[in-house]
Amino acid sequence: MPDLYDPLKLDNQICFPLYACSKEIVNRYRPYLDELDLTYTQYIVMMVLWEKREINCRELCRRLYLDTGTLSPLLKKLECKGYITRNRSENDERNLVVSITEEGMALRDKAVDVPKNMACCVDLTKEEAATLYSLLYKVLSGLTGQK
Amino acid sequence: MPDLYDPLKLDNQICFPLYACSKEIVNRYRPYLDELDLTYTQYIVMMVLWEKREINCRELCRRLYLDTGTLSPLLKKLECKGYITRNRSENDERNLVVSITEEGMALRDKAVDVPKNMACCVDLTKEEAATLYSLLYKVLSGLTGQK
DNA sequence: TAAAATTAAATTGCACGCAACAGAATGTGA
DNA sequence: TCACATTCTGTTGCGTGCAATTTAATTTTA
Repeated sequence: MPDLYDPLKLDNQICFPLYACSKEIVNRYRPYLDELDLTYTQYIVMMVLWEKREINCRELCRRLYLDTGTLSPLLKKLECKGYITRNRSENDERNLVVSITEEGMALRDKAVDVPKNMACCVDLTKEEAATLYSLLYKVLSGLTGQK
Repeated sequence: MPDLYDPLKLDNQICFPLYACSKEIVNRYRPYLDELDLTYTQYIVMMVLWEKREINCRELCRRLYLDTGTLSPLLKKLECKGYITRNRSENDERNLVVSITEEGMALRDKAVDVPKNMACCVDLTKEEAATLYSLLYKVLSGLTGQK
């Protein structure tokens, strides 16, 4: 018998498995990323840079759905590790241009096995994974669009 | 043309939309939860207690996929707010029994609209939501099962 | 063109989230 | 029963994650 409070049950809210799943997946990355001396957030920054070589801070925030309060100190750490450089744009000194270094590009070859290792942790069929993927992006676009 | 590094693209890793989606959803909760003077994590703890009235710390950790390092200080805050009590089990003094107070139960009536308000943010059909839900739980059970 | 508004990044403060460790209570086996 | 292992909670340290504020550069406008 359903009652007034049913919607408040943990298992009736989509947020809960989403939140839990996200954390658990990140935990599964940890051992692989430890070998690269990267945290998960540092890893997704590096993934952007492996593709684009260069990006400014504002675009990076948008791409990763992160705040400058998160990225500012993190980018400094990646610079300390020698994987990126941070420079002000010549056109507009407000902009911070983040570029990948040779050392950062070299890391890509060590990282290339990470997705394969992770895929083993997630036991979905190709079709299920594709469905999950498209549903997540649908939610995401709905959330960020109507802001 | 696919290349060796394709799996390393942000858009080819399920973790990324999962992580982003989770954060964005929590952000959407914030204004509603602010009215209840709860954070998101405090809210999911209260949801468990609204259902069960009483639970010990270890089980709460398991239920919410959280660590004692997270829950320990958080439970103290909820106790300060008067929503829960913390007591040692009489049978086994190692166990911490968390119980909801009258004030905590009263909060449930104020919280009952939160899920409705949140549902508006996620523009999925009932079927899509059900699919997303079952896929997330499938991943989750796979992740925590083979630990 | 000088003042006001806007934009971008950095900083601060607070709340997780987890690994690693500490410490107390309980269970176990010789 | 006494040493030893196990279980459970709590603490510390580090890394996010975001709101709010600050600072600097640029653009707009009066």
